[in-house]
Amino acid sequence: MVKYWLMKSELDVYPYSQLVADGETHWDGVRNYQARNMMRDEMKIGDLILFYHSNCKPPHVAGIAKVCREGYGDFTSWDSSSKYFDEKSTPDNPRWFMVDIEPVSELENMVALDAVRQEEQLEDMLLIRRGQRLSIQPVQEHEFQHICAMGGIDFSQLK
DNA sequence: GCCAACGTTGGC
DNA sequence: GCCAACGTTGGC
Repeated sequence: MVKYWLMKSELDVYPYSQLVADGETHWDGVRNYQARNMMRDEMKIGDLILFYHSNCKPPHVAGIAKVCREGYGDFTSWDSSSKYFDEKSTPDNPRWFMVDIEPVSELENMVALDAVRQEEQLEDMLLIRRGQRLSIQPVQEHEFQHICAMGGIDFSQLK
């Protein structure tokens, strides 16, 4: 059963275009337990992702990605030269996890945060909930479909 | 640059 | 186990 997610990335740190250029990437550096648990336990190969650009004007969903490798230890956490280093994390007993993702399709039109707010069907999205800062969020199927439609993407072509 | 909302840390 | 202090996120 395919699940749906939203992942935030700062536009000037790792934009969707970079994911396209790279072909795939490992989602390292997440140091939040809720987000970790989703990557470790719930995100499965083939799950679809709304790739969201934060810290830009306007903040927006830029494209669709999918999980291409399931949760495994975030190797930056035991790399003492990494800014994500955590001495309590080891290869044998990783505290932090990541998944790999690959691009699926850029949105025809970006879907701005403000546009999401104006859609009655999207009013329950965590993204627009006050104070919600999680960098990885579960998304309902109908929400995912709705954003695809707004973005000019044919949802039925994605699978 | 500001600041609200959270999460984490650490003293007690 | 409480909670104050602090750090981070991220929209504005």
